Amino acid sequence: MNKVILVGRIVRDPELRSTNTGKSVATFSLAVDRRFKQEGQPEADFFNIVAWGRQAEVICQYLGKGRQIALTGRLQSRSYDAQDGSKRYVTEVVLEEFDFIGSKNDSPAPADGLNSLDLGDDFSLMADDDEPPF
Amino acid sequence: MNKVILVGRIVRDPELRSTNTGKSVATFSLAVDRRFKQEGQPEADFFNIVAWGRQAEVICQYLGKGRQIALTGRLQSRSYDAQDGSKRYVTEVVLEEFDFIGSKNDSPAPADGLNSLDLGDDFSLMADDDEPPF
Amino acid sequence: MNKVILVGRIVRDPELRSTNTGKSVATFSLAVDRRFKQEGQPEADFFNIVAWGRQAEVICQYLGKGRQIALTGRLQSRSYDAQDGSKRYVTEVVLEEFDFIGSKNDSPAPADGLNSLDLGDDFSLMADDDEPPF
Amino acid sequence: MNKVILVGRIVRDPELRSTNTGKSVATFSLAVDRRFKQEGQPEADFFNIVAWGRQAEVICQYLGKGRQIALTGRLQSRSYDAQDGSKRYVTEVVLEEFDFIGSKNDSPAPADGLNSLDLGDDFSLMADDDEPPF
DNA sequence: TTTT
DNA sequence: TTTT
Repeated sequence: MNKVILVGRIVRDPELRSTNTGKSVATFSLAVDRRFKQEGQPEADFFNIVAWGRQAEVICQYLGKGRQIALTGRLQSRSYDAQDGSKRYVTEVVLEEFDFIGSKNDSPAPADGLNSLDLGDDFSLMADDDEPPF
Repeated sequence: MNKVILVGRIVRDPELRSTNTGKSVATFSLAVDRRFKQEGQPEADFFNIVAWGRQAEVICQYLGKGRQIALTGRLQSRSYDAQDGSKRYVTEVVLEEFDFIGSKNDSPAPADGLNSLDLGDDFSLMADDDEPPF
Repeated sequence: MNKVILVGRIVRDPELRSTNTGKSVATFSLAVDRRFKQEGQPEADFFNIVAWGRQAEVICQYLGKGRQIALTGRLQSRSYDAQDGSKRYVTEVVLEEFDFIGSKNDSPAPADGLNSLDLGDDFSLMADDDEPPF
Repeated sequence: MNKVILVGRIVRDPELRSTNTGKSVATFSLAVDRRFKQEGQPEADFFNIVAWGRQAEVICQYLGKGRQIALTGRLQSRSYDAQDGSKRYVTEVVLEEFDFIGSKNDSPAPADGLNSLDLGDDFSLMADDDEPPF
């Protein structure tokens, strides 16, 4: 069991790339307000979100900077080799579902009243995330 | 909204430390099996879990290596300065609740049939996690 | 492990009552949009939410009809005796935490920029919900 | 956003039926231990779980009474007409994913080391749940 | 820098 | 290496 649920705002426009086997990957950063603001502590947490396949493409089409969304996903740990040769560890969220939140018109809305997108998980694509998306 | 739910096994005995203001912090690593094992991909994800206050102490008392638990928490991003002067970013799970899972006798069981522990969140302690727990 | 996460709109102003031992209980109904609208199917699910203690009071003060919120809680099953003598079963959500969602000004906002309320769970109050809140 | 996460035990062997359009539906009841046992209160909550399509079939094949599982799903409200002509409301969990929990050998294990099953959501089937599964 |  |  591995489930993450977040409500937050997209920090910058998502970026679309593709792996060397031709799969789409979208990455973006999500700012999630902390429930208890504390002196000298950040007001939000920032998480890296990764989406794959057709969902990646839809995200880049519909989700822009500042957009508020609710999402579910799974937490993923990954390591990569830093430029200095050391191993680096990263924890990110692999997107499963997302919903638009807030006033529908405070952001470019998707076509036809769509307010929820889930393009299926297409797990076959996931073997080849051979490069660190962040 | 920021919620994480994980079911996994504790990788090594949790470590108990305390901040310079005297608060207890426990840290441990949790191995969470992936739902879809894939060739050439790790079988599990590994996450760093942080617990505070009295909950930290209870965890170190009752939870050991190999123990299977279900937990809820919140995802937290944190930065710290690496030895080489660069900024490093870490994403970890701050523990909220946990339950013992699996056969009650496959591990040192807590006293009196306890199978769920939630010592309250004691959010006042959280301001001073000035050192990276990992 | 028992966790529910919902984002939806409050259907009617919450109602405040108190148990015969003097504990506050707030109940309200939450409309949650379905992700996949289907011909001839309802567009939303409607759930009964119960809040206890001080949280109940805060909710009745700050949350009104139409307000969009994100909440976490636990699912609870309960039985009661119907007027015809038969046993009736009810499944409801016991509120744990909630956040205000959407434009802060589309609804009477709480004092001082508050955007998240969690008054503690006060589990001691829970023994005496001897009457069906719904 | 509508997500439920439960860890519990299956109360009776799941039942397989099919709708009048030929879709498979499995229903079962899940007992979820309460975190805080209280005098005079039930020790567990009992929830009705519904699974559709191929997932329904797999469940009836692999999951029996007493099996401990972790699941995610969505909460659903539904109404039906009781025999006495009155409208009855039901809240149940529509299964999305599940994992086997606990010792792998305390129950008939699925073939080939499978420890997680997710047959896809097959949302097209969902329009015709025209009869109350419970 | 890994548990079963 | 941040959104409102």
